[in-house]
Amino acid sequence: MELDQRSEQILTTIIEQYIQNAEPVGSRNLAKVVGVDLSAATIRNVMSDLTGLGLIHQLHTSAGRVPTDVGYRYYVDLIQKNNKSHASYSPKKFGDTKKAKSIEGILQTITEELVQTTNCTSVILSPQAGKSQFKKIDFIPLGQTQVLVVLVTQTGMVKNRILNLKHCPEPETLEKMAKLLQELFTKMTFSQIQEKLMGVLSSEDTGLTAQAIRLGKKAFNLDQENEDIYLSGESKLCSFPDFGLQGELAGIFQVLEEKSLISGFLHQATNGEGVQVAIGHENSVRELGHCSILAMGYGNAGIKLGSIGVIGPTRMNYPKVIKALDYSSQKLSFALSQFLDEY
Amino acid sequence: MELDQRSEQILTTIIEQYIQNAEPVGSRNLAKVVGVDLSAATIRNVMSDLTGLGLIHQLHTSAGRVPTDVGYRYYVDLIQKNNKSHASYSPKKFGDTKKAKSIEGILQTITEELVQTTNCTSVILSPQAGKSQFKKIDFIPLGQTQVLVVLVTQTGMVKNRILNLKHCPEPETLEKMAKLLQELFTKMTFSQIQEKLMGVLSSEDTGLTAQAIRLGKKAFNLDQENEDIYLSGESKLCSFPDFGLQGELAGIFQVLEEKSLISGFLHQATNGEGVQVAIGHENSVRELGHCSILAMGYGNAGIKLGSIGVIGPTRMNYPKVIKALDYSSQKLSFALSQFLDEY
DNA sequence: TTTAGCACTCACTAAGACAGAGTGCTAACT
DNA sequence: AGTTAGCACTCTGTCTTAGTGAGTGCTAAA
Repeated sequence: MELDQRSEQILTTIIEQYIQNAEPVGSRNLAKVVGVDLSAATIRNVMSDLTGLGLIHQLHTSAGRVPTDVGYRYYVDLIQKNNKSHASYSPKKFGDTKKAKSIEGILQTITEELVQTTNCTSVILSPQAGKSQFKKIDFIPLGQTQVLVVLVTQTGMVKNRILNLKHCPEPETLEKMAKLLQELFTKMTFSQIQEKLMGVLSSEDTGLTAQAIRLGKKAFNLDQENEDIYLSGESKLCSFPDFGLQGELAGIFQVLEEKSLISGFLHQATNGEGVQVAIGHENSVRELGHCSILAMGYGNAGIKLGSIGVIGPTRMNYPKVIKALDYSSQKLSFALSQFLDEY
Repeated sequence: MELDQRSEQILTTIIEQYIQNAEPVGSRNLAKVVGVDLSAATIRNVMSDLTGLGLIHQLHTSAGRVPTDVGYRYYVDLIQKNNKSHASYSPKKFGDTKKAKSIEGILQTITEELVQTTNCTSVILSPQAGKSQFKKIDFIPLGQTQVLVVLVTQTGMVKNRILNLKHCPEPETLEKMAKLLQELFTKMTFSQIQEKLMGVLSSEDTGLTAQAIRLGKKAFNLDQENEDIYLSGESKLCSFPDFGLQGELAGIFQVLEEKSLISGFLHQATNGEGVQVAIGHENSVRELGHCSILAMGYGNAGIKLGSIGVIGPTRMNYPKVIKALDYSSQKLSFALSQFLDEY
């Protein structure tokens, strides 16, 4: 859909006014806004056209116009088209990200910052183990039948899991096996490792290598199920008048608790280019019909590790949020790479 | 404060009616409730007394009565007095808690269950490392200047932290140091270990023991700051009509995000006996003026590890919640001990 | 001590009137 | 042909008024 420049300007002005005041905007008020030098009557004509195109609609005959999801979509596409001159922030701007002691700390700081600047709830898909590179494995015997597996990624994430075995090998054997797996898989991603391990048939061979591979199969089997999705700034969602009615908020929170429902979008954002946006009913979940989710991947140059996003009412300040997300994503990527460099 | 039996019955009936219907209860309706065989007029007299005592109050001259925080307090104390015949659940009732793979899994399952039965938000202070017993330490060298410390507690919790050193000792040295610390501290709680380590002066001695102790000081220094408090079922809070007005919900969520504000209460519950209750403005935080928090400690016979609680509107079903908490706490304690036994 | 009766208070609701904002249409203007 | 001014119309929100119902407190009788 293509609009002439004037219609486009009026549409964006309507949207921006509505975002600001949360009230339907009428032709007369619109005429008063600086930058719109047309009479109310002319504006009415244009508005009528826009309504016909489904970009805005009115609640009652004598009410002002409100943007539809389609309208927002047009608006956001416009922003992103004009925004192509992608701003790359110089590391200096990020301040001292060095202090961070852990990945979790970095994630938390950055999401809190994002919440603060966007005034929305923020969400993060934390670095996906599957996508990150293997750095180190270690086995710690805990008893007769249990071994603690410690996996470290190149990005400094540590994963623990306890394995139940029929019989726990000797410490020396464990150490040898760890070394073996280490040499075999260094710098590969966990997904690659899993694939490779799947390929090897499980023999009954009792040789050290065979034994190591059998153990490796268990150890590297990261459960995809419970993905690490964290929310922060939930309180922000409560402040918007947009979700006033009858437990709509409750529905939204239910969806957010059931994290699997937004995980799809976050994964898509991880792999996609730039900021991904889902507006209102574009969301696959009905409960989020009045929400928009924006997310953007982060990670080192080549490998995208996860994504960071923002959830708020459809009536949110898109330009601001998109900028903030872009910034946060770059900052996060930088902080992670710096964290990595220290190794 | 002591009430005669009739006043007490009327008070509890008022409270129970109010909890059920969320509407002020008047004398006439109260007279109709089964179990109250008095005329409305008599009830009015009693209500007048109760109002005088500050146990109930009325919003307007011609409105029914609503319990005050003091009234709820009386009610809850009564419940807990009658409840002294503390129910101990037989392990069989808990079903198969064996399947759980991790402590986190156990916590999550049980809190979700608690959310479901109480219809409130639930909160958990996860097993406090400081209070649990040390089982195993291991050092994994990550590079020239970094060592990953892995700490395992008797309860099966695993803690990781990365230490930055001027120079990372040789793997063999690290192993020896781990063995040394292991022997020194096995079965002590982390708090005890920290205390003990504090007592030892840091000498410049380059002997293995001295070196191990220096490393130990860093390794065992669990940061108390970021305590592990997890919420679940936040959506439940959104459904109550009790927090209708102007961002009260937002305030509550802000408090819950700033977990430190409820941590005090949870610690108190950890150490206290039975279910601890904070009603309405008894809470130290103003934002929770219309909320009640209930919590109860859990842990092995001797050692209390943490606490599990429930947050909801002041107008909540106390008897039900108290029972549910008692049950959940016992179930959790059992599941944890079982998890531990497997070692 | 309990109860019935009565007068009074006050919130909530419905109905009507009115103001305000907004629209669409038509005719005049550039 | 595009733009603007004017006008009639629609509809919501608010204000007022009146009426209803629930609830109370007080008094007097049982």
